[in-house]
Amino acid sequence: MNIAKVIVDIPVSSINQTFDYLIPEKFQDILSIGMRVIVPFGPRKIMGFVVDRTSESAFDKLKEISDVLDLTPALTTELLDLGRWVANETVSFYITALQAMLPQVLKAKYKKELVRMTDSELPPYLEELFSGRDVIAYEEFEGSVISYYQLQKAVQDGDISIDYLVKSKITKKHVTMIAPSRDLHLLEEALQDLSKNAKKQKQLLQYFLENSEPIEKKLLLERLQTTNQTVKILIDKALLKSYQVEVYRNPYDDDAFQRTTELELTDEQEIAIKPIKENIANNRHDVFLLHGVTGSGKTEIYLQAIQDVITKGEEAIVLVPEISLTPQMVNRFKGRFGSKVAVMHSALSAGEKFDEWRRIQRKEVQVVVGARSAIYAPFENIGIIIIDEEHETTYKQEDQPRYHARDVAIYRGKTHECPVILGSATPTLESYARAQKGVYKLATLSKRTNEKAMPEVEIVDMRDELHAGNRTMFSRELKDKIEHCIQKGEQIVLLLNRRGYSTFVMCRDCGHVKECPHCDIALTYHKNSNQLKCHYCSYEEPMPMNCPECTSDLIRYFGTGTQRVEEALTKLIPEASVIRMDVDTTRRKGSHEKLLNQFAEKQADILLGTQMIAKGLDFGNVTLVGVLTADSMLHLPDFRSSEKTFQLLTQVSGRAGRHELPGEVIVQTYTPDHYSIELASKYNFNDFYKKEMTTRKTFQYPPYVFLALLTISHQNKVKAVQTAQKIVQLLMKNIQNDTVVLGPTPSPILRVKDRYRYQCMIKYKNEPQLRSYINKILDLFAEESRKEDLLITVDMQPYHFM
DNA sequence: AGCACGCCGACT
DNA sequence: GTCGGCGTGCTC
Repeated sequence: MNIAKVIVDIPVSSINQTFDYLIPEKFQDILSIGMRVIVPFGPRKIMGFVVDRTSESAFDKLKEISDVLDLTPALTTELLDLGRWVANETVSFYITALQAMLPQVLKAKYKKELVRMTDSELPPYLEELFSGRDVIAYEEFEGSVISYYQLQKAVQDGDISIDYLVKSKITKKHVTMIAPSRDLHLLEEALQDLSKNAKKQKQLLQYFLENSEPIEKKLLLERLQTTNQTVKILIDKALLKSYQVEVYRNPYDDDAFQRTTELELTDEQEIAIKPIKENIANNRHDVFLLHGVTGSGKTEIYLQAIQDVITKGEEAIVLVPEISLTPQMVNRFKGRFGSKVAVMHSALSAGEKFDEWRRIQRKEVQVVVGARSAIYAPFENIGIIIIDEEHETTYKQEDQPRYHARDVAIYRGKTHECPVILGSATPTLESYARAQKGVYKLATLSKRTNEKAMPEVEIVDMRDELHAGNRTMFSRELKDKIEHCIQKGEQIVLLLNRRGYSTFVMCRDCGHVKECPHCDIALTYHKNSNQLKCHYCSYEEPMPMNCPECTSDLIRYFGTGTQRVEEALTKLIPEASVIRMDVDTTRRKGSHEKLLNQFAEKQADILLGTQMIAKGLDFGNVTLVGVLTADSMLHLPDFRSSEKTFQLLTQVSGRAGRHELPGEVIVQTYTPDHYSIELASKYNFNDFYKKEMTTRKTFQYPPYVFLALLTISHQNKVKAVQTAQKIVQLLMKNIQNDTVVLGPTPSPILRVKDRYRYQCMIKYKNEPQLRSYINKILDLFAEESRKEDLLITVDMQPYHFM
């Protein structure tokens, strides 16, 4: 078994295979499957994953593995298999699927260096470049006047060599510890000998005589109100010693969470949890769809099921949409399970993520609560997987590998023979349909645990407002209610469903709209920087003073961004204090929590924000929720737009009147008769489901069919269309007769980053060979893709069609 | 991906 | 003769 099969860190179709390497004698005993290694690849060195060990290879001249990067495998064999499945399922490269499972810091960084190999005189230009050093960064050469040809010659002569390095990004955090370095009686002697002036030294020695345990230096200095200087004197006297220990960056202070105990379950909850507990007890795998209205106590079910799993000595994965949005969620898990919980989400620094990952890998925790990628937590005895807010689209990764965490969860649930729980107040039609068919087990929680009714929802027809001469974006109704609320000292949440709208810039004279020069999309105005930005590429330009077309100075920004709404709101109701939450005000780390805390401490009357405020917030003093434009995403080119509208309205309505005070919801819309708005206002999921299912059936959309989306992009529009056409024809030849291939159609935003995009949609019911057809097509166009910069991307079960 | 190799054409 | 610019093929 002296040969390793390695998957190499290059995401290209021609390299999407294993490469064989000899295992040098010194690594024979330590190298195991799942470890990261450095291997020579052509002239360079790159990182790879060992996926197998064998004793034979079809190749005769094998190179040796240069180095091993891990002491314990970064990936378990289960995760290696899972990666293969994900890669196949999503039509991605194996290496891409594997990389997605690991924290960023485990990815390799590559560096080139020039090394001087001779002591004899080099040509003067090279002497100048090295200027006395033996090794320099390759970039220094690139920035110099020396030609590549000149370098090449020096390399050929053996005077200089180019070194290819693989650098690890891992950084471990260390703290300095201070401890007594001698017997305590020696410290006591020293204490006697100290001069009277040495008060601080005395204090320090006394401290260690009372507490002989090592202590973190920072803490010691703080506690004794002294400085590094004093400590250093005692270290120099060899009475104390200092040393470094590695610590985990724990982003959460486990002691700060108030411990909770199990709550008594309602009858409904008891009925729901029973089959889940049976699953756990019998090592069975079922998928449960937990359909429970907001406040019906889904989380308590999760917690008690997890408790069973922990008691059994197994582990739990809990996915939540984007955890930084719900600190309350972290509180609940940390409150129940304390330091047994690791938290994984995007707001953590790379180092913090790595440390949390290692705590999981070393089995120092039994529960992980995290966003999408936490589904790859390196546990080995998973006893339950929970996906909260199952309908959230953030569970679908939007770059490769384009996996859906729900699918991965179910696959892992099968391998670990454990239950998977999908929880939501507004399940996706896909999941609910499966529950109806009995593929998933349905559990319904129809009552709130506090027996409170859901808040009353009132729909306001904005057309009537317009006819009555109200041209603001606040109906008279909403204005009155807001004022009333403020008078009573209660709080308000206002949701601006901004998607589809943004603050674009238009000339009032000639109607010219500023667009991105690289994309077919209007630029967005950002007030704080006074810049115009493109949301698709990173293009930016200052806000012009005059129209570039007609030079008129009547160029203004339009649209209903949160900034505009805030301005209008404070003009309309001057006494209102507003906290605005959107991408601009929450970009900085921790600013999200800060704003929410301010609102919780009643520093403002109104919380105004986009989608991000619809989820999981729980403020007792909020009695009014206003949705400013309920229909803004109803008209997007997306077959899920009704479903998304229904989900959003239901979620946001649940933010009002969560505790003692009763709540109210006002929904402003131009299409009050639309079923998703009407049925959301009545919390009628079942009718919405039925209605929406008929639409999906008529137009043949999921869950009646599966979808695959191929996007073809090229700088040349004609080239993109023609290739798309060819691909459609090729697909048509291979598919079964109830499969439909649509297109090519221009992507909703035709041009992005100077590339034209055409797409082709496949709707299929049963097409077991589809992935292999697609792969064949990709192979067929592989040459062209490389030579002519043609790009074909595949998205199985897409969520975004842009 | 990214590197070497080879062919070509420009410039000295 | 010297040098840079692509197109092409290959990586265990």
